[in-house]
Amino acid sequence: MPESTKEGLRERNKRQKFENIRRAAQELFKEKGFEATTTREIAERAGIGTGTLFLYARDKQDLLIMVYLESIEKIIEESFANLPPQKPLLDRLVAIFSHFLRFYALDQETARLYIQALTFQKGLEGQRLEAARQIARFQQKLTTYLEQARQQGEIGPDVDTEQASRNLFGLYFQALGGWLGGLTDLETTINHSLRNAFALQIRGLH
Amino acid sequence: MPESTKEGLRERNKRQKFENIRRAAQELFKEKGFEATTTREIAERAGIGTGTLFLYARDKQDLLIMVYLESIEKIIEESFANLPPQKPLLDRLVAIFSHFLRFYALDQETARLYIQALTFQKGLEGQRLEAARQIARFQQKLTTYLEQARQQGEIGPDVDTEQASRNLFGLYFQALGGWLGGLTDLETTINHSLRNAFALQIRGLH
DNA sequence: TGTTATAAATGACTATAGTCATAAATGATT
DNA sequence: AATCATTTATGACTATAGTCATTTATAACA
Repeated sequence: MPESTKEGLRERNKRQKFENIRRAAQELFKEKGFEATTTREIAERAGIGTGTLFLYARDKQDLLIMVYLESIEKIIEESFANLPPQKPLLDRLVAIFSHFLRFYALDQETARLYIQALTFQKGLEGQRLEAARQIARFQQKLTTYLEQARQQGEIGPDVDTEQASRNLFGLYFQALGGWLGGLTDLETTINHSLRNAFALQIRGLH
Repeated sequence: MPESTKEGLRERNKRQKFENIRRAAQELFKEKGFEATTTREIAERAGIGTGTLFLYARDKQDLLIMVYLESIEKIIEESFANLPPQKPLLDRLVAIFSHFLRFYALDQETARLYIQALTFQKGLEGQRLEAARQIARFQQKLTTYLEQARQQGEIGPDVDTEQASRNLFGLYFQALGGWLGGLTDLETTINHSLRNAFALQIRGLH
């Protein structure tokens, strides 16, 4: 009957279990790596049965996405902070995206598996849906940022900033892929793969 | 001693087995789909033991790449043929890449798994290496094509055509991902996702 | 409070990819 | 032809992700 405790015990329990699972997964992935960790270990550390785990995560990859969601949220915030307004747009765009690369570099191998878990997947359910929304929010922020840059005359008045945001993200993803595949080191990825791609997008082909 | 029969029986046998495996995999993936097909079935149809299969393919995904290699090779050839020279560069670029999308559309679900098998992978061994080389060849062809376009004055004289080729491929891949994820239908992908992305790359942001 | 309905938890079970010690086939050498 | 060395083939085996019929906990209601 009371408003505050509506759906109390079950909801509370579910939230707690979810957080236990998330923490257990996070710890174990850090300790042993994603592939060496079994779903049983995660269930055990979370204090639940093996079957229960899959009520909270669709599959093992979903657990990885669950773990990354929080960190990525922070990176998104940070990536738009402290940008040098006096520097050219190109530098600022590279700076924005380099936050992600530097974060992924803390554990490149797990990052690879995380990106794999996100891309070219069948459905958008569970944690994958959350992650997709997160990316959409980032792209929205980037669009807004480009809009500002347009006010400064750095971008042409008839440019579709939403499309520009998408293009930049696509080019970033390509650079990311090259780096995760081991083709380039981190600094080369940022200062060449990413920068040259962005530079050409800004410049155009004409 | 004779030159022609050097490394005869073993090499011949290996080639034959490889081709048996490739055909068996191709047939079964078509008949039942990739996921529903077990590696045992493939081995059985190829007339070899289960362990032998993995001497020829690193893993199940490798078998899928093996199957696609041939078809993709054809698409690469076709994609540069019969391009309308009088139409704008944008149209011709869209035409080139649309060949791949239309080919993948013959079996979208398997195509998704194929692209997944190619991207963000650990090592570049076995069939994956072949596929990577194939993509590199395509990008080389695209670079050459852009070089021609530059002769026609459609591309600025100081544009790095190799970088342009990379960028276009990155943008194509993004459109491909959106389509494989079920976000857009085929025609929208070609005429909007891909076209708008390319248009903005050509135009630039200034 | 006792009864019923619904939601959540469980772990034995299934399915299958990939490994590996052993065996067979081929080639080289005498 | 006989022996040895190297390459290739094999299928029993292992490991683990995800399912599902059954049980347990919570909520709703009389």
